[in-house]
Amino acid sequence: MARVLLVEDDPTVADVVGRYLSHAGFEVDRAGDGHAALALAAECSPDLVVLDLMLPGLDGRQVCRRLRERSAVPIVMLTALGEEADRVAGLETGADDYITKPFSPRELVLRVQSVLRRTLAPPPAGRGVLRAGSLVVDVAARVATRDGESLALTVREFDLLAFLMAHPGEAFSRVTLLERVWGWTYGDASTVTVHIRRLREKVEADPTTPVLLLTVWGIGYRFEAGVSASGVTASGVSASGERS
Amino acid sequence: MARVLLVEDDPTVADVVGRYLSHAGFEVDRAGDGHAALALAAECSPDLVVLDLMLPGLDGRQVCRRLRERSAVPIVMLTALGEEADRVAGLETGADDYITKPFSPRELVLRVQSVLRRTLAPPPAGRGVLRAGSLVVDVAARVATRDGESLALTVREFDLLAFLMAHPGEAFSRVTLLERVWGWTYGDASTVTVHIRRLREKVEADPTTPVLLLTVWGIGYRFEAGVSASGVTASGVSASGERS
DNA sequence: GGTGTCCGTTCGTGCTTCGTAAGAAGCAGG
DNA sequence: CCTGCTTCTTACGAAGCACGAACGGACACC
Repeated sequence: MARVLLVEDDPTVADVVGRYLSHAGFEVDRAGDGHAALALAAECSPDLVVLDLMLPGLDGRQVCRRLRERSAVPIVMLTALGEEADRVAGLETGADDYITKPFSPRELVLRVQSVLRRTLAPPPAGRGVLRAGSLVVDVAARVATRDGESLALTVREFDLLAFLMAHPGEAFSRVTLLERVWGWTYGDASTVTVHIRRLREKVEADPTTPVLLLTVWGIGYRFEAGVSASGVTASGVSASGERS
Repeated sequence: MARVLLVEDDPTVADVVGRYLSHAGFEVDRAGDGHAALALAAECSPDLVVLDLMLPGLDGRQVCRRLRERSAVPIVMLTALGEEADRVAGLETGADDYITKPFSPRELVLRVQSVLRRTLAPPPAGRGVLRAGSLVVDVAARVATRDGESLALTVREFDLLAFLMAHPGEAFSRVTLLERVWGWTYGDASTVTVHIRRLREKVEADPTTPVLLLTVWGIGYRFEAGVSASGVTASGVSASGERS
């Protein structure tokens, strides 16, 4: 599983936290001061760093900055006080989250997992808002609306739609979709066909003559890139402003 | 690099975020309220706007709408709470992404970069698009158009055309085409002949006197690399040898 | 335990596409 | 002009493909 570098000078705290993290399934490396932390980070390239702000020698903030100079590894900072000033300072130097002492080890583990989920999971694809005409898909919130009304899409339907909209105009074979949306490398491709059908039923104005989810004969499916992909094209907006 | 307009009334937040964005290589303009934002946007035409939803004077939502009326500039919205109402409102007014407070500045930078990547480099860019005169073939989308109108090509026809257009001017024997397009090492070469004919029917202006898919006698076929960019019509084509 | 939703599969239907065959037309050389 | 070869054209049967409808299992919620 993931590898965590724990930077903490107090042996007692380090011990407790280290045990908790190990128990949660992380591989834990430990460093007692800033220099050791930088050296270890360079050596084992951890997936996340838990960093005490108060350190002997190199200050935690400096360590944070130095780490940032050469990698984007997520950092969770341990601060002594819960003051806004400290928090801003911590975030400014590049921390992804912080937790104030005294803290429960359990909470720290939760934060670590949360940060990892945030930084590891999202990158591949899908964040932000996808649009096509009056169809709006919020990938993060998992909400799809058309003309302001929310659509009741199931999990698979949503993923399929989001994926296709994230690659507008590109044609994908059923097998490819099965692989990229379902995460399968085997399985029956007709599954995709059926889901496309169900999706059209909900998304298309006239499901029998689709204009968004198009069939590419002999290949698979493609999301309409055509008009008004991103941004608002002339036709729809006007209304309110109307000064002429 | 890209120019970002940051609209935020809280000076502390604006300061931190602004510094992060600068550090990430963006040129940052700042506005403290809605009116200033609109004025600045008109003046420096930013590549992206980071917009706080909660603003003194002109509300962020109104700013968003006003921006949208005159440009398609990407907008990342900062919302106070993860409230459903706020989100939906933001989405409906045309934001491209949103992020809820409290947020880590790093995450904001990532979002900004992600949105820019999405909106600045839209699909038909680096993707394989083949052109010859008014004939455009988008390999990824598997769409072929002539004079803007899409051509209904079948799988084989498309593959054949794409292959020939990818090697303009080069002549291929039927057997070679059978091998490279069909993936066959055996089989009847007349298959190719028929498909060329069908393709001409759809692609050539006058199928009886082809100008794109040319026959090379005794060899096979070749795609015309030639000129004829704009309206250079046939009239005098007369090929090379004008000897009677 | 019952109910409803979601999901993956299967089957039948109608249409599209493909490859081949066979005759007509075109080109080159003697 | 004739001959042999190549290319064009047309037509047709078979296979492939997309679609729609319906079924049974899995799961979560009540």
